[in-house]
Amino acid sequence: MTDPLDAPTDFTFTVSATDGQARTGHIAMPRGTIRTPAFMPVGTAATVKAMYPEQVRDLGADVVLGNTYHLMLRPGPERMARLGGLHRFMRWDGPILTDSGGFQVMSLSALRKIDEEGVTFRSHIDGTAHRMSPERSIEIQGLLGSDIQMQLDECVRLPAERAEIEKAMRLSLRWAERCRVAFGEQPGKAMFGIVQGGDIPDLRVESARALTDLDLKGYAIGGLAVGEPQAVMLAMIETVEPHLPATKPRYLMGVGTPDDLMQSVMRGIDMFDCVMPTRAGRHGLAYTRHGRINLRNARHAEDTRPLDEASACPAARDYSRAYLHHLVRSEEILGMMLLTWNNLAYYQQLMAGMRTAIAAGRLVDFVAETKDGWARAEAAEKG
RNA sequence: GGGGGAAUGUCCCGAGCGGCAAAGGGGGCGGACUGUAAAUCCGCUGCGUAAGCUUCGUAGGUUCGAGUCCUACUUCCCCCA
Repeated sequence: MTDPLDAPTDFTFTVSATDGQARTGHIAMPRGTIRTPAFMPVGTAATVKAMYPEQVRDLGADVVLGNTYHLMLRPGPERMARLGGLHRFMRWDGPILTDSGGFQVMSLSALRKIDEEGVTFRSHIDGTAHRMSPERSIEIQGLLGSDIQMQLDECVRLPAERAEIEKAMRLSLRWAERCRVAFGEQPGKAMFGIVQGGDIPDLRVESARALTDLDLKGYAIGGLAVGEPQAVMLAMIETVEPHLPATKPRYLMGVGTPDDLMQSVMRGIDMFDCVMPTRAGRHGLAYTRHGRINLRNARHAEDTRPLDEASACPAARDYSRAYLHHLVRSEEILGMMLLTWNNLAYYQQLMAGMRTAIAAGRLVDFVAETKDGWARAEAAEKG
């Protein structure tokens, strides 16, 4: 993509246009350029499930996410390093962002213990115990060859008591400092901090300010979309946004639905990752210009229309809903592949649309038009 | 010709000591999925809003009470001739 001779040697974020709180621009780094706002497909176990790497790239994804916890267990970071790193391993030469394992601190709660030093996980694969400190997390991400590394944090599922949220937020802050030291100076790469604080505004502000003082290359907002209503999530973004430096990328972790993405971009978010398009696709749900379409439903059994006749994605344009319905019902692998492909295509199309709209100063209109498209299709379906 | 076994909820398979509207599956119908342990999870699936009503091949019988026990019949399967 980028001519090696012209490739930047460092990590730079450039905002080229703003529209309200929203911004568009790009992150330039040696492995490639990430156009923002960006959606990063999730490739937990060194694969964006049911997709070829080339497909992911062709859809317009500039960066994918890999997962420290999963790759640490299998194939293992040292082996990955011997094999030449994650990029080569999975045949993805663009930037890779790795999650630190922080999310698993929450999602594997039955299998872990947390203390000041770090986290003790029990492998979901074979039950063996694994220790991960902030330093080890950064070390593993380095062995994987990650371009954007995340600090180890503690993510709390909501609703939760203030005391628990506060404790996790403070611990995450201390871990952020340790991760920063462990990461050191790595031109061309970045380590992001993660704002915590649950649904409590003053804790969010405290977290954002303290992280800003660490002068990191990017800032994530974590611990959202973990059980709270969308309105609460959006309120937290609005709370945090003014306290994050405008010159650094802002990454909303683990979000979200197409509407979440639009609402969050309008509030100043530059990067997202989410399992939604891939997982929902594997489970028979398509995200389209015409809204959500559950291909398992009987009403598609003889519907010869494609998901979206105007899409550039073959999965959306060339296959009938009747066929997709059949594949999903038959649990055929191709059904998962096509729906994942469609969903990722739609997500990337949505991001591209927002980038263009921001540059043109008409993001609000774009969002309204998009939602109108969903509503019209829904009305037609009922009428 | 002789002997043995089986028929279950109106899609299928299938459990079912005399108290059963009847376990489980599959299938079907719908829902969920947000830094991916999970190609996973959750509802509903005789009629009725309900009291209740009608179900276990058919017809009788025993019993307070029968899907369960007895008799006959029908159909299917297996073994021996």
